[in-house]
Amino acid sequence: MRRGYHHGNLKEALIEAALALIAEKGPGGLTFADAARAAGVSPAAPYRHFRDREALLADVAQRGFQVFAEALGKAWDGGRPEPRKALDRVGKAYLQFAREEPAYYAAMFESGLDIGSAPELRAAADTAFAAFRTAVEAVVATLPAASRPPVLMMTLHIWAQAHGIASLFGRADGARRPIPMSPEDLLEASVLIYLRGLGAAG
Amino acid sequence: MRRGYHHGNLKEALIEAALALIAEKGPGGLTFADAARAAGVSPAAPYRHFRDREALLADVAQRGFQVFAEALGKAWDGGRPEPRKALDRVGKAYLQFAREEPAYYAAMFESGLDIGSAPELRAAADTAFAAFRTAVEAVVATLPAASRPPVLMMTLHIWAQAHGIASLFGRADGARRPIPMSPEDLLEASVLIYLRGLGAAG
DNA sequence: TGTACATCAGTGAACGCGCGTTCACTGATGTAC
DNA sequence: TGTACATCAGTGAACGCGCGTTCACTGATGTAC
Repeated sequence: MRRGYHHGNLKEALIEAALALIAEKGPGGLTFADAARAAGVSPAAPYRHFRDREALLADVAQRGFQVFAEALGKAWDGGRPEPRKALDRVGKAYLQFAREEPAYYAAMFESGLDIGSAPELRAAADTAFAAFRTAVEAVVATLPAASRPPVLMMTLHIWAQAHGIASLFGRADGARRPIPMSPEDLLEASVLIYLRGLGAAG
Repeated sequence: MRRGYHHGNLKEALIEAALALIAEKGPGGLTFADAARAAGVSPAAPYRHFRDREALLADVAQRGFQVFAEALGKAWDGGRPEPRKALDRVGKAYLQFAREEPAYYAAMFESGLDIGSAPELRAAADTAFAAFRTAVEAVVATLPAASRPPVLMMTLHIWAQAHGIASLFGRADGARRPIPMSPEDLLEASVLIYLRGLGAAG
């Protein structure tokens, strides 16, 4: 990787290092010095790429939202074969992301980062939200016209449900509350009941 | 407060100080030295009462669960005048607690604390959960016999929904996502739809 | 009621450590001609 | 194609700081008699 005096790709390497450190010790455990050390570089080097620790964290979070949005979009797959089945996949993708990318997830949702501090960060978060909203919108269209809820409200409901389940029961660390079912099943059942409450058949 | 050489009530004072510090800087920002300073005491003094920073944090969390359980129980008020109305109050109490006691809430759910590390901590958490479960149980009993869900599942659903809404939209800090409705209304609508999905009238 | 003594709860000084940050510097890279 | 030079990206040493932790200590409190 390292090619001589210049690292060549230090910014990337620092983000990678930050991810590993967050996964290990939480967002609070991320230090500039640690990231530099993990990247095999002097403690002053990161300043060439990030203003401070928070800027590094924001970059990680932004990248997380991008990966997240992509995962949700891929799971949605244009709503095939039918919106409700695809929405289930989106829910599973949400939980999977929280479980398999705990560092991204923590940077995005649990780092205390002000989402509005950087425009690119906000844009990335908005894109992820939009992916979710697209899915919900298509599902709403399958509901009886009389009982269609506002798309925004339903999006927030399902997002909050997925986030709540992921936070409380879907993490790998000690903060997880043990329950006698999988987070995936829990979320799927919840969405099923919710949709029935909106007049969905089945 | 302070009476002479001995503080008189240092343990309490340290917990109070910890709450203020967590509210200000998050659970990660809590330091032993800071708490001692805020309590007006030498940096070595806390060691008489807590093994380390984590023990202090666990104490705060435990106390938080007690206050939380009490707030939920009070909101429930035996299910008067009818379970579903009382459940709405419980939901509101949940969100109110998260908003008005962010330090407790953070210590309980966002500090990375292993809930199973101390038996008293787990017991306190279980008591809070039981308060929630009691409410859900009574509401389930009002549902048509044919469509009664498992009480545990429904408890987890509503808890996760409340937690998700509180985490994403109900906090006072910069991490909050702005939405064009109150968290309370969002939660109430969600529970309403969910119950309708379970065959509830109305 | 008074006194001796054990125990308790806090002091304050000290230490090693790692972090954030700065600085003048230097090796590598790219570009103008 | 070669050379001079500007720019860039990293070095390494240094600093001040606050934290966690230990230690012998001491003032206050409680209790036995």
